[in-house]
Amino acid sequence: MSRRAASRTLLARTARVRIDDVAREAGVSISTVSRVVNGVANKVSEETLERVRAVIADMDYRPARIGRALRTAQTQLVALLIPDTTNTFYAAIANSIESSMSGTGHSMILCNTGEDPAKQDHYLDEMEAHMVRGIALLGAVDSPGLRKMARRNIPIVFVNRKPPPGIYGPFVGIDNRKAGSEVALHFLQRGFRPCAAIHGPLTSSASRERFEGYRDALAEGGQRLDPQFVRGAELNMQSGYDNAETLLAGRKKPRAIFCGNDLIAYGAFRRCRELGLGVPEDVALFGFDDNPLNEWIAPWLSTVHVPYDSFGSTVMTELQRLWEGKAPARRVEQRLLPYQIQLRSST
Amino acid sequence: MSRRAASRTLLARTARVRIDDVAREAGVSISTVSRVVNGVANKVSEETLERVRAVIADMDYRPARIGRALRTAQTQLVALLIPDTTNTFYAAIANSIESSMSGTGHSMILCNTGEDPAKQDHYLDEMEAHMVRGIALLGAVDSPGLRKMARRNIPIVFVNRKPPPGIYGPFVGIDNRKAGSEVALHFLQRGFRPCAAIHGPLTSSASRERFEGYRDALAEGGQRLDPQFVRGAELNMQSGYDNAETLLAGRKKPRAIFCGNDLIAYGAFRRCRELGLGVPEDVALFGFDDNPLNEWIAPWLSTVHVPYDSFGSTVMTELQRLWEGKAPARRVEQRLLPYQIQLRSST
DNA sequence: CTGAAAGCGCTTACAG
DNA sequence: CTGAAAGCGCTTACAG
Repeated sequence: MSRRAASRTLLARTARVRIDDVAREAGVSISTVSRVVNGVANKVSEETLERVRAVIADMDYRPARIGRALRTAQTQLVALLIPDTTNTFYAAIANSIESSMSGTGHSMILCNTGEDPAKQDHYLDEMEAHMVRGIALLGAVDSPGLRKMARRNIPIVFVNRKPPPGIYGPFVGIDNRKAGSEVALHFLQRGFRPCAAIHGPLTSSASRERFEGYRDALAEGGQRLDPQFVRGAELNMQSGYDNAETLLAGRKKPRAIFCGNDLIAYGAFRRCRELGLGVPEDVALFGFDDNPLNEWIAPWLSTVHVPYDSFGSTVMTELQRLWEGKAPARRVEQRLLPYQIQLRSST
Repeated sequence: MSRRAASRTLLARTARVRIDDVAREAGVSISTVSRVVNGVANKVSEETLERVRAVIADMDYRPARIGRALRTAQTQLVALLIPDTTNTFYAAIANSIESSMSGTGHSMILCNTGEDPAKQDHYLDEMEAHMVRGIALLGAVDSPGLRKMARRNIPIVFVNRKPPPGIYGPFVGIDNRKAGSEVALHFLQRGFRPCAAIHGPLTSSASRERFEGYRDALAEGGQRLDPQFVRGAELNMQSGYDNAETLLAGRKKPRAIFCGNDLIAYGAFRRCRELGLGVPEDVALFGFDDNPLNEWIAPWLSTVHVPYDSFGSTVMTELQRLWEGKAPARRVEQRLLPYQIQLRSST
């Protein structure tokens, strides 16, 4: 037993076991240990293989990824930038990505951008410094750092929201425009009039396309949106509440409201209740995303179900493609996942 | 201009700028560049300092953390293990920790344990391989790997749930026992009888202490809990629903139900509604955590407000203490944060 | 089949 | 004030 190994037995808290500890203990070179660890086993004799494996198990050796990373210029880290962890819909996407990732030996660094370009840039810088192998950018906002990043070698997959104009990379999400139009068709079919919209920030492709699809389909169905019935909100409940308040303050009230996401719909719902307006008798509400909590906490909300659970595997597939150099350089390749119109009692 | 620098101008996608690129460009050694980067500036002349800084800015150099980490045996990574990201309460804690952390130059690796000891162990192993500087363990479960980890050098802070018996480390959370007893006092004061409980897994210190505090205070107030009115649930809505179903199936129904967390209360609430039972007229419900969504989505739920927003700074303080070697080795040092009893219409 | 050696991107005593 | 050199924990051509 080496001195190091001996001291491990004595000390309460032990130093990290390194590759040369294993090598010494097994009586081989570190090259051989490395080969065993990395499964280049056909280059190692059966006998040696077993002995080294035994020592590895015995000493509970776990190769420091950092050493390998430095040598191979390749970490096993993937960053997920997310606008708001407390939005359960985003959290569910994060969940899905994390579980797809852990299966491939990667670990996820989580960064909260809060929809703030400066924070997004800060984290993009940080992630570059950490030499992450790839970035999943959920809810990208336009920023100088993002444009700079596009010129570097770090693969980025855009999730739920397309890259800003002039930036290229695979996109994983749904056909928001089409989904928006289906909400309009539903309203038309029900004969709701006049219709209104509380949409999300139009700088977000998801919010913009949802709204445009809705607006255009409504117009095609013979109902042009009254500008006073169109409001832009942030993607949270407070903003939904505030904008519903304005929308419902006048004498002429909308009969149905398209909401940019479920959180906005929750806020609008609350305001309706406060005003004594029945949903859907007086005002119909339609959400977007199908927040996983809906089933329990808003089982009344008609919404567009975005398949958050299947985002993870698609994001990983796209990252793999980028790593293998298979993705086209200057295109936004779209991986559109199927959504579902979820009709419940709010319409 | 060096060849490398020249080629950077030409290529669309550029290789990483390294310390020796900067050194060459600035006409100094890499030692000097390192000193400038690390602010050992009093050892560098004003003139050199400025020149190097200019080159760094110009080349947009960001030191690879991995190089520094290998040399100093110190990464800037902290792992957060979390039972369930889609529980908004946990997500809010993650949020708080992440934002406290990013201020100190650390990045957070997020791992989903799903309350599964095997997954927890898998991630503990991974995090050791990543040489994380510390671990925040939200909702620890007992596991062989956790016990092994306790013998190593990686600082662990236990969040919301205390370490299993025999494992030591700082704990950040609330006084769950006291909070549980306050729920009982409230029920007693309202004259609710008989009282019931749907508690979380008793292997979790938080769940256990909440329940025991409630049970004991109830007994002290002259009301011993009827065993048939005590049910153990998982910390989610489905389980809350299922257990409420059982609890409310018999002829003799509880007048008030203590729920191990808000999710359980949501599930119980739904079952009450389905049975046509009024809350609180027929059944009173009390939750735990005060999920950030409550204000919007369950404004009726009386609950214990756990100050999730202030977890982050306390967790970071404890990690700092561990890094500075100030924490006692074999004690569970408790950092108890103030909670608040949030009375709303469900009681 | 195996080992000695170079090198990944940094930091930091040491010498000047 | 500055630089040459060693070394952090690995991998991998190269030589034997």
